[in-house]
Amino acid sequence: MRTITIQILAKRRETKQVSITDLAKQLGLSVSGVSRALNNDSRISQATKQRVQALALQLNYQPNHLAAGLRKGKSKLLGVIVPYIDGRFFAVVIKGIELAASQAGFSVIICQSNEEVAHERQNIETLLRAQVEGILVSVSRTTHDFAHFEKVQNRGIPLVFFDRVLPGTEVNAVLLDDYTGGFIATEHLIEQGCQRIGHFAGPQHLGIYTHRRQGYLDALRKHGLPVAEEQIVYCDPITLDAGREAMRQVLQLPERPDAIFSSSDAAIAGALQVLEEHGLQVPQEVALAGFSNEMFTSLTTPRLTSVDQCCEQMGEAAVRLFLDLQQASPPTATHHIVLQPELLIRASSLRNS
Amino acid sequence: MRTITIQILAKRRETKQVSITDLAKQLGLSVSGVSRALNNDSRISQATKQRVQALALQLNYQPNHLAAGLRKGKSKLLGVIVPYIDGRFFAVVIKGIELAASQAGFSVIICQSNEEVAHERQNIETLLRAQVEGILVSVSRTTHDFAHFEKVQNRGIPLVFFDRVLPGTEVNAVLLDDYTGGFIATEHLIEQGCQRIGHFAGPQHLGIYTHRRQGYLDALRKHGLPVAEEQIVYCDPITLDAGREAMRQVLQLPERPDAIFSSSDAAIAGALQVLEEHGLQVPQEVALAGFSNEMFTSLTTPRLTSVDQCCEQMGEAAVRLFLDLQQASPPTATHHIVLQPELLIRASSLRNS
DNA sequence: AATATTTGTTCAAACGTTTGCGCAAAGCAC
DNA sequence: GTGCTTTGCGCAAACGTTTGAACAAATATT
Repeated sequence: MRTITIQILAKRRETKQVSITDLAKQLGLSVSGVSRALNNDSRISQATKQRVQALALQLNYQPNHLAAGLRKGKSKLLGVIVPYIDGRFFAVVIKGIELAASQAGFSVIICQSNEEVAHERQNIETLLRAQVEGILVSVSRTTHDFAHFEKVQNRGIPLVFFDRVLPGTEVNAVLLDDYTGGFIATEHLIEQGCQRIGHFAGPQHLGIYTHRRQGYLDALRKHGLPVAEEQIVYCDPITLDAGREAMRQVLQLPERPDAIFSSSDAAIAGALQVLEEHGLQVPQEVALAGFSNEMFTSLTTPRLTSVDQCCEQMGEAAVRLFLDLQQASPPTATHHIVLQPELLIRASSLRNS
Repeated sequence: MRTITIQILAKRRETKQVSITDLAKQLGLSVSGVSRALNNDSRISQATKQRVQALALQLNYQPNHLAAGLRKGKSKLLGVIVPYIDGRFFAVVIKGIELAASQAGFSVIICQSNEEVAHERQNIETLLRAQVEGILVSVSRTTHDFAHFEKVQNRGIPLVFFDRVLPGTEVNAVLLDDYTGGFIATEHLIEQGCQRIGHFAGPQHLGIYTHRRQGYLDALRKHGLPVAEEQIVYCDPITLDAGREAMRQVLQLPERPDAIFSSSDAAIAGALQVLEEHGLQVPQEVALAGFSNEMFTSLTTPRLTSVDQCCEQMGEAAVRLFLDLQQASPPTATHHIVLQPELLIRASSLRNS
């Protein structure tokens, strides 16, 4: 009899998970005792704690987070929704998120909205079902209403937006100071002696793009330069080709610009290609500055000046904000964290050196 | 009395989750009935199914995956471990994984090993605790033993490697045919008239780099070109600077190469910079081909020829393999899926056009 | 010596589902 | 009206963990 039981146990151990009850049986303890021993409860003697932990190690026991989560109402899961995951920015933000989250004992579940609000809604459902304890989200481009996020808030689940927010909503967010980014990039171009600075703007329903544009405008005004609306191209600056097209457009103006500040790096890279094809010197004839400090900005010739977005810090900050919100469980006022961007000056804008 | 109760319920509904029992109470049904109704069980009448679903919608009921997972022993979670998440390759693979997984009803948990085996071990523990139903992993560079993966296999949890495998291990894997990638890239350079083709190789304990090198060697042999060991630089080709250093090294050889095939794009981009600084024409004097089709390969001047790795397909394939393994629960033979790479020919290697 | 306190442990309920089994009621054939 | 199947649903156990309360034994307090 006895040997048979052991054989069965031995076979089980191979595939089935060893549970807290198994430990309890083998030690002649109660399950609760084992649980407390593993959780280092003060009421358990050192002796039994060690006995328990020794056996746990030996049998390669792994606590079942599902069960614990169910009981405690804490899944130790953190949901993240991004428009897409390829592309340096979001990838690095996620890197920061994963780092900070795992240090706090959280696992992160990644969802992509593919810039579609319908997907985004689905993502929310998925994450709620998975019982995440918080959601970090950068809204898709096609998101114009807030309805699906209200579900999250009504559940009392901390919701933190990062990088992209819906304008006119009172939410917790960690943002880049896009205004300052646009401002310092433009001011730098001005200081390099540029007089007619064009701008590739993004879709204006997204705050990040309006702010960058505003920074651009204010930098012009501050230095007494005229604002010429025809020098501003509204494109979707996420692709290289949009930048090529935009550049061709401004080159046809009677007064061609002597510098471009673009809301994205991809577009400015496209612009660089077009300028090269037209035999125009960068930065002597046209200086360029982009936004995001994408990896490739260091690989073009000349290398591209760009505004760095502190992506990894943004991820960390978002997690910290989430943790704070979770602590202050009665929902306090909404928090905003604003990160200051840094201008990385490279050859594409350096005229006097 | 009665009103007070309702107030409490009303307040609860705001924050607390509505459960299957709440539905049961309000409908005068049993929990099991509600459960079956929601799962579209054949034994429940259409009428009650509709009643249940209507109320579920109205109260915004969300099933608790933790509870269901605990009961069914299925978490609907899929674990992924990558060395790092920034950088195009892994980001795009993850994109593919998330896409395929979510279609199969799985959520994916991302972990980074940061190329450190210690982290990797931790990641495994985390994922096992989270009760993932499978693990997709690309091993870190510092992983030389298989011990921590055996735990996973002993539990009967499907384990799928992608892109990087430990050599000499019998595992399920989806790989790129790196050999062919190296071969076609080198052959292409030969066809362009190059005679002394150098190679930037990677750490040779990683299969991907030995295979690429072998493809390179065999292409040379096939076309009767001598193999000169001094033209092969063993560096860690993940950084731009490594490529710069390697290029400087081969430029000092008595016979400088007239082409370079690099195991990575970053290194070949570094090489391009150095060649430019030395005033050497690309591709006329030195032709270049890299590996990975990183985004920036289309942004350099000249644009870089590169071997595309079908990253997104790799992610999808890994998920499919996982699903197959889960189906065929008694562990069958190990499966290998080999994806064929494609050579994207760009200006950096095109001599006759 | 009786009572109070501490220490170490067990009991049992709970978390929200799923699921095998049982049990009525209704329909059908006899 | 008796037996048989079908239809529709409820009971209760189970998944692995946590946790408030109870409890016994040992120690300290009076």
